[in-house]
Amino acid sequence: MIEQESTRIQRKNKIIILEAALDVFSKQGFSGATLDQISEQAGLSKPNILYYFSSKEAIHLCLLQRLLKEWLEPLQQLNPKGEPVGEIIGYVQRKLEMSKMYPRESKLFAIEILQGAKHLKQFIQSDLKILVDAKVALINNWVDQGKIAKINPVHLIFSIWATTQHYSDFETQIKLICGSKQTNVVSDAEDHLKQMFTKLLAP
Amino acid sequence: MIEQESTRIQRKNKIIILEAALDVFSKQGFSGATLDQISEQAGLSKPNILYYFSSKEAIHLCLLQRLLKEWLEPLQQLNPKGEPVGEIIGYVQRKLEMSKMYPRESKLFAIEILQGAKHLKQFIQSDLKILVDAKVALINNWVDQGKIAKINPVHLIFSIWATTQHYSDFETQIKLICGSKQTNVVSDAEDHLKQMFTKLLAP
DNA sequence: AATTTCTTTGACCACTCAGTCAAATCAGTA
DNA sequence: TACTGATTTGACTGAGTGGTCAAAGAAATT
Repeated sequence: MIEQESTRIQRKNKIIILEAALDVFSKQGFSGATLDQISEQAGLSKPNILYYFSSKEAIHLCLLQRLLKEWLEPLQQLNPKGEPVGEIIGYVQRKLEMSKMYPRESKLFAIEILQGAKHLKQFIQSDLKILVDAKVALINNWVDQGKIAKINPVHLIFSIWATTQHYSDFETQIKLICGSKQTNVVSDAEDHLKQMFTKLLAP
Repeated sequence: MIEQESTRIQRKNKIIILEAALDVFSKQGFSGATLDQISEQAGLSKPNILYYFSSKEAIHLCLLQRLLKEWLEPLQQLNPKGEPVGEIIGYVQRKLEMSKMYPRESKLFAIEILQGAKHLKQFIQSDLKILVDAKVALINNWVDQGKIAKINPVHLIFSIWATTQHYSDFETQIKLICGSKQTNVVSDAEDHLKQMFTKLLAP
């Protein structure tokens, strides 16, 4: 038999546990979540969960770890050879798409940063910072070449993060304020952000 | 002696406790915070804290309660008789100012919304929603009169909330990414946001 | 079918933490 | 100074929670 990291059952159950934990952690935060809640959500007994993960914190770390790759991707796709305004608008759309598709992941990340980024500090000041620095240089090039308006690239990126993630992180507030009258909050958001960043970047 | 709600000592200690609790809650969240941490931070014994507040939750609720008034104010000041673009830029500046001055309050609010707004649901769908609806109508008037560009007022407000609060809520991330090179993050942020919203609103 | 390895669980433990309480201490007043 | 009410605290309780463990049960392997 070929040696394999884990069995079929292990793979299946680890996924089930992580899925359940994501649900619970993104709603309750790390301290607010309990293993009992996760085990109920997962449909597995508590000791069984601790058979697959060594501790509550290990589950949390595993979730954050998985998040990191996906977190960098949309910005990485910013293409130096593309048309500048279109590239940045594309980035906005990808980020907004992620907010729609992965609101729980976004919340998990937000809670972690809000509470001091204990586990993500390392990632932010290495991987993320390097990526941001590179893209800031790229955007500055575009500015120097007069292809986009003179803007502050870092703060442009912050604004994109803020406005797009807002739709997942503050979902509760948005739903309460938009109420039932507006059904197409998401497409309106997309139009609004596209308009805002297009105007900002127009040379 | 004229009857008074509370004695000098009571007033003093309630303030001390709320101050300490704000510190702890904004860093750890509600579940992450302990009465022991709060009592240490306040320099008062745990039973003494429970002499002034009936429970941990009571402290938390009291903090949120205090927050609400201040939270509405910047938007309330949006003046129908003022110059439209200037009024909205003024609002952006007031919100940014609040992020600088009261980052702990902003974080407290953010954590509460992120985790489902259990205690703020009522406030959001009554007071806040009413205020937003009124200001949306005002901004729509400005649009109809051609005084500002055709934009979606609700999403404009969301963008203002998102971008300004980002500087307090995601402070940790911003500091790690900006590193030590840039000292004037705040004034750069102000310039950037002013530029962004001015361009967006120009008729 | 027998054996070995992987998986699951009930019962349990140690510890943390919100909240209680009776007794001590302090501040103000007569 | 003695009295009264407000304030403070050490010692405690009980519920909840992360984590352990030995033994039972299921899968895979021979």
